[in-house]
Formats: sequence, C-alpha cells, structure tokens
Amino acid sequence: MAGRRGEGDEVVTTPEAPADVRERARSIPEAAVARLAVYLRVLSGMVDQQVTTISSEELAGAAGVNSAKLRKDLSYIGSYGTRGVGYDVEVLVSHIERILGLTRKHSVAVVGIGNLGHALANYGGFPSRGFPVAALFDIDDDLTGVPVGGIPVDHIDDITTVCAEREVSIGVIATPPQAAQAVCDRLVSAGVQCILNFAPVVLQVPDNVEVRKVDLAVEMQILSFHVARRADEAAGELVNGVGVDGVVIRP
Amino acid sequence: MAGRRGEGDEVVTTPEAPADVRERARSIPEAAVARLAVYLRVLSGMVDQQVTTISSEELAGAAGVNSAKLRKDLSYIGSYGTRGVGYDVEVLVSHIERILGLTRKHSVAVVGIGNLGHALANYGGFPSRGFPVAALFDIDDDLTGVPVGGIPVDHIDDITTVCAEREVSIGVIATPPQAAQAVCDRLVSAGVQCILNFAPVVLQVPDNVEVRKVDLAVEMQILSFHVARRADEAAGELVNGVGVDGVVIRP
DNA sequence: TCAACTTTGTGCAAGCGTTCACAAGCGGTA
DNA sequence: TACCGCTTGTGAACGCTTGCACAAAGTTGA
Repeated sequence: MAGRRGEGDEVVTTPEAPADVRERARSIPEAAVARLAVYLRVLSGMVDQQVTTISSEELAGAAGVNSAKLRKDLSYIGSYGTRGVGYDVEVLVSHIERILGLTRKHSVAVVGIGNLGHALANYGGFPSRGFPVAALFDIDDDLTGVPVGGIPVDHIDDITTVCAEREVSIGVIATPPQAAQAVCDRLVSAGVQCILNFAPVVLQVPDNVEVRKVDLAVEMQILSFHVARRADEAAGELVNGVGVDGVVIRP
Repeated sequence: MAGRRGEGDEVVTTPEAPADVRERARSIPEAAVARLAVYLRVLSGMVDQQVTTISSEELAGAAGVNSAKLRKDLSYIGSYGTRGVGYDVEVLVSHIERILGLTRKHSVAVVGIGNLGHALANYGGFPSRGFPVAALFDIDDDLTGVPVGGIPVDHIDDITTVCAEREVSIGVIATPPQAAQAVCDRLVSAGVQCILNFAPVVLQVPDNVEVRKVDLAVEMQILSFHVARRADEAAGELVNGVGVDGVVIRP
C-alpha cells in the first residue's frame, strides 16, 4: 500500500478530488462502499443531535457492524480520526460525501408511473439526500402531462431529449417486467450510466453502465429460506427428542 | 464433504424435506441463496415457454452469471442435472422451491400504509409468488378499516392478535424512520421472525429474527459512487492528456 | 515534562466465495 | 458393444473480506 499521506489534506476541506483521493476511491471494496453509505446516514443523525465527536465503537454499534470493520472501512478513505479521541462527526460526513460523489447533484428519472413509480416520485428520501427527481416517464398517454409529486409525466418516447435537457444521471426502472429491457436500452442510449432496477428481470447492459437491482420477490424468498432452514433445524432437534429450548417434545 | 447421495431421492418428488436436504440447506452460502431465487424466476419463465431442458451455459446467460458459478450453486442443493444433456427445467424448479421453503405459504403483513405501503399492498408480485399479503397496519385512525388492495387496514395496536390469527410469518416495515424500531419490536413480540425493512434505520433485533433491508438512498449512493469513480478515472486520464477514446484533449 | 490511558490505523491470518480446469458420466451412433 | 462428443459436478487454487491483536499516536492529569 503506497499510501503516503498528504501533508495538509487532513485539515483543509477540499471540495475537489485530488489525485490521492482518486487513487483511494478506485480500490474501495464494493461491500465497504455500501457500508459507508450507512455510516453517513447514522452520522447525519448525529449531526442533528449536536454530537461533535464519535468513537469507532459507538459508530459501529449504531451502524450494526463491529468496530474493526468500521475502522478498516474508514481507512479506505483516509485517516481522519484522532487517536485517543475518535472521529469528528462533521469532518467524517464531508469526507464520506466526497468519496460517494455526493458533492454533485444527481438528477433522477423514474420510468413507469404505476403504484411503485408513484411512491418513488413522492418519496421524500431522494431529494433530501441529494437525488432530485427531475423527470418521470410512462407509456400511457393518459398519464403524460399530469404532474405526480410536482413533476409532470413525459411520454417514454421523449426519454432521450428530456434526459439530456435535465442532465439525468440515474434512471430508475419501475415498469412491468416485459417493458424493462426496452426501457433500459432507451435510458442507455440517452446516456444514462446508472440504473436502479425494480423490475424482476436480469437486464443486459454494456460494460460502462452500472446496474443495481431491487427485487422484492427475491428478498422475500431469501427470508423464506431462512424460515424453512430454522423450521428444519428445529425438526432436526426434535428428532433427537429435544426442543430448541431444551424442553423434551414428543416426536 | 460427507455428501453421500441418497438412493431414490433424485427421482421421486419429495414434498417433505428429508434429513439429507436439511443438511445441505444449512450450509448454502447466503449469496448463493439470493442467486437461486433469480434462477427460479428465470426457470419459471422457461416453463411458460415450454422449455423442458436447459444447459448450465444457457441458464447462466439468462441469469447474468457465469456457468461455473451456476453449477456450483445448483450443486449445493443436490445433483439434479444429466451430464451431456443439462437440467430438466421442472425438476429444477421444484427442487429450488423446496430449498427456498416455497412449498409453504408465507403470509405477509405490511406496516405503514403511506406511499410505499400502498404500492406494496397493491403489488401483484407478492401473491403470485406465494407471499399473500394477509394484513396491513397503520397508526392513523383515519386509515383503519379502509381496505387497500382488498385488505382492510388494522390499527398498529392490534398487531399481536391480528398477526397471530392470520399466521403472519413475514413483516414488512414501510413506516417513517422514527417509527421503525418500535414497529419492529412489536412485530418481534408478535412472533414474526422475518422482517423486510424499507425504513432507513439499522434495526436492533434478537438473534432468532432475520432482517433484510432495502434502503433506496443507499442504493442511490452506491450508484453515485460509481459515477464519481468513473468521472475521476476519466479526469485521471485527461491529466495524461488523453481522453477515454484515445483522443487528445487539452488539460 | 512525563506517565498513564484511550482510541485509531493496520499487518496478518483465517474464512468465504468465486473461478478454473478436468474427471466422471450420459446419450447418441456405428 | 464400443466409441465419441457433450455437459455436469467438484477438487483445488485464487482473491476478496473479515476479525484479531497490537504498535503508533494522541489526550489528560500531575
């Protein structure tokens, strides 16, 4: 690790990304990035409560991870803690925000204004975290022009021009599964490089496009697996004539 | 791996889980479980298209993974393929369903009937995949009694009794963040052991409860990180005076 | 100034998960 | 029956992630 530390970078809040930071960001494990986002949320809550300093132990507890992992995660973005004291909450927030690229606004387009699309368009969590919803699309002519959550719905055929105009950088697909791949292709050809996919379909995209998927049925099935596994384990213990809590139960 | 294969299990479709299967299920990696759910979805589509047999290569392509990983994943649940031929689609479907515990119905309760809760209550993807929505809860008296998606909303105070009556096994939290932990505690004390959490909060639960979280803001931030990383890489290349496509650009 | 105490940052080893590569096994064909 | 081609199933190597344990570095108090 050739991580020679910069001399001064620690103190000054740098809105730009110097070469040093660039190099670090490249090598942060995917899993760590996801956790950094969680730390950021927790830290934002701390700021609201006027907490100025926090130790790795406390932050780890609040984020649901162990402290060693937390410190390692933070070390990927630099050394911004003070030994014997902990981390300055605001400093940490600003560094995580920079690493996650939250210093720029990322306009979002939601495609498919059904139940889920409506919910997403009205969801306050996006704008408040720097992801303004800038465009809505649907294939239904009856919907186009009608505003949802304050934003008028455009027809899906206008994706290319509207996305370009409003500098959309993230596309959210909330269409039925049959339409998802076609919508995805249009978003990609409109220059959108990041896609959040709620449709239960595996999207095919070029290498330069990043897709993350949220599949509710898959989440349910994973939970179902755990229920089944537990039931089976209990059954397995019953075979031995002993229940989970040591109580003997008849087979 | 003490995986002596049963003699007969392969042919007969066993609705019960024999000791052999139980042992396997215990040791399936979490990541593999998530992919099995995806394979199942793809395979279900194959059944609809009257495809009877599929090779690991084809299925892997459709599921967006490489074929070695797919075969290893399937090997966790047993050896149900035919060398030189591939997998029988229906056989595979039934085995994955059994491993994921989908032979039982899992009733779902949605708590928090706001935008997202409405969308979830009306989402057709749940019932069609064996997860009937059996109960809805909210704290707002104006909502209780009003049916949403065909199911009447109950008051949150009645969680314990209603969940017990309707044998709810999965709880979905779609409340504002402030309410999430309290709702979670109530679900747990009502005996719910699986929770899908949409609130941007880290839930604290006992060891015997399984939580999966879907945090839209976190997903967005991960995408944002990748945008930023790409932009920085591009900038890094510009520093060398050469653009991404080999075109020289002035610094 | 110095010693005691606290907490960070990180080398290292163990554990998982992924990928490779190939033997084993099956169907088709002569 | 014997051979050939194809595809599965899996041991083994590899790489990423996690967790431990401790030196380094800061603060506090005398």
